[in-house]
Amino acid sequence: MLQRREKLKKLRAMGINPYPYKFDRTHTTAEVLQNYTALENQTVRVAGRIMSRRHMGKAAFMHIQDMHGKIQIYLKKDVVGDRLFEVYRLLDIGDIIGVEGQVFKTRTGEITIQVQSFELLCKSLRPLPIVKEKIVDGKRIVYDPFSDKELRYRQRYVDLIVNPEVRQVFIKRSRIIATMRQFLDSRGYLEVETPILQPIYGGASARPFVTYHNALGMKFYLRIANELYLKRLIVGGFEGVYEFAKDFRNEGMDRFHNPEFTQMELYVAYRDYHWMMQFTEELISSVAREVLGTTRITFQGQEIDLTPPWRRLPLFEAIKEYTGMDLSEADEPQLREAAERLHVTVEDGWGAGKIIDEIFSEFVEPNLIQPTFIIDYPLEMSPLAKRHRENPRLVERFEPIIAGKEIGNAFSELNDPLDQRERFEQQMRLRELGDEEAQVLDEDFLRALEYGMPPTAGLGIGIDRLTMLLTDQPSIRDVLLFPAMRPEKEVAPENETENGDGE
RNA sequence: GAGCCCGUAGCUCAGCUAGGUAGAGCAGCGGCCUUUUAAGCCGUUGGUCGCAGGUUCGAUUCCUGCCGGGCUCACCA
Repeated sequence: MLQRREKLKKLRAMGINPYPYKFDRTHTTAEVLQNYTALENQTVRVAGRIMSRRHMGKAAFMHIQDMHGKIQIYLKKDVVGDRLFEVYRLLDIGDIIGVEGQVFKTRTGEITIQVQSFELLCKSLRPLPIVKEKIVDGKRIVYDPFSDKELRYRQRYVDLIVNPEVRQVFIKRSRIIATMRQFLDSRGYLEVETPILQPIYGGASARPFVTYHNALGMKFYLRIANELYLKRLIVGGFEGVYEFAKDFRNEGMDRFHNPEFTQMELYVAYRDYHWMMQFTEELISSVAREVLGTTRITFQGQEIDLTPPWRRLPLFEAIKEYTGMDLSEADEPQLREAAERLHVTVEDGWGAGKIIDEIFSEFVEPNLIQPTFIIDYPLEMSPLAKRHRENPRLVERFEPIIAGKEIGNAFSELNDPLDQRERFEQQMRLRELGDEEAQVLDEDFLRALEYGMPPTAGLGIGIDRLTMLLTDQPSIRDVLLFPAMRPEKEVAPENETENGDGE
């Protein structure tokens, strides 16, 4: 770093602004590489960050990288002249330059820009990790990888510069969201925004983050879901609304959980969960087709076929299939007994729903690799879902499960205000029994339902998990640009080089 | 929250389980090299071995605590 500051001074002494204002480029690196035949011997202007350098006396090869890739440039002293070559000598890996030159192929066949002139666009003061790579039989072998996960997450900017596959993941994430949005818009659904700061949190079972509004002198909660607000909008007469929502849940973190995460929630009037299942498999498979070009994907070594239709499997049938036990008629004591036989640990406060959920997640869920809709959940697990039309102990709910993990949640929405009130009251009783995740009664939401909400189907898709699936990433942190981390103690200021004037 | 593991130069790591104040490759710096590509060759700088204690004549190395991280488990999407 010291040396780089010295170089900076020398450049300034030469009358060069190391941080100029702009550079007009004619092509990106990828455009030059793709259009080589048309561009051969033509002059192009390309900009990027110096990623490697091979110096050879009075000439040098470098690779510069922009958002779309890397291209080699070749710089000769007798072409650029003494002064620019002097400037070149003061460049480092990590600096950003703009070059102008002719496109040609080297003896070894690599498309390269013969630099006529170049301009320093940004002097980099901090050395970048140098990742070396070699292409053997079309495969990229990486040497000295920048692989420390903590550093990669904390300094994602470095990760993005140095690891092209990381860049790809986030480009795909962006395209997944863009494609979903197009899909939803093309169906005429309205994208809306609802409060993140909520006086009463609801729509899911989870513990919230709490904050405080000074002027109002009251607590606010960061939303754990946006369900109840979106349903208010259905009451208001919008017949299809959706929101890509950052939600916040005050829970532990692991491979599948980050305290803030993104959900797409969609509500469509006059539809039920059967319709929503079809919609969901269409949505996901067409996103895959659009972003990956196929509905057959590989996730962590497993082949997964997202082509519709997906299997529909009632929850209790699934449990029966994987445990051999029919629990559809079991009451709570019987469920406890079943759990014990299956060696599933259950706690005293748990109700029937929770025990079933536990058995399901342990014995069934991990086995559901191919996309499956688990349908028809017990009533007590789903306080916002409508009672099953054939079985009053169940609700019309489904979760799409892929690669052993749920990536969403949906139901025929409960629109009977009296039933909804009872369900809330049931939740409040659970809360009093110590279940911190039980849902909170929302009087205004009930008031809205009392005005009348049409039959409605609702869906939530976990965007982070979907992205993991479609980009084959094992951890949620690999699909979040800035995953939650404890703060660093301090970022080293690195000021000690600057004392007095330069030499 | 619990268990296991990790924290040594800018990056990736070795040395530590036979305790005597550190090593490699890459990067950097100097030199040679005008089609190289993990460029090469010669030379060279660089580390309070995460932090704080303890044991010891002496600790990167052993012990304890703390901080940060990873993986697994528990809870949840």
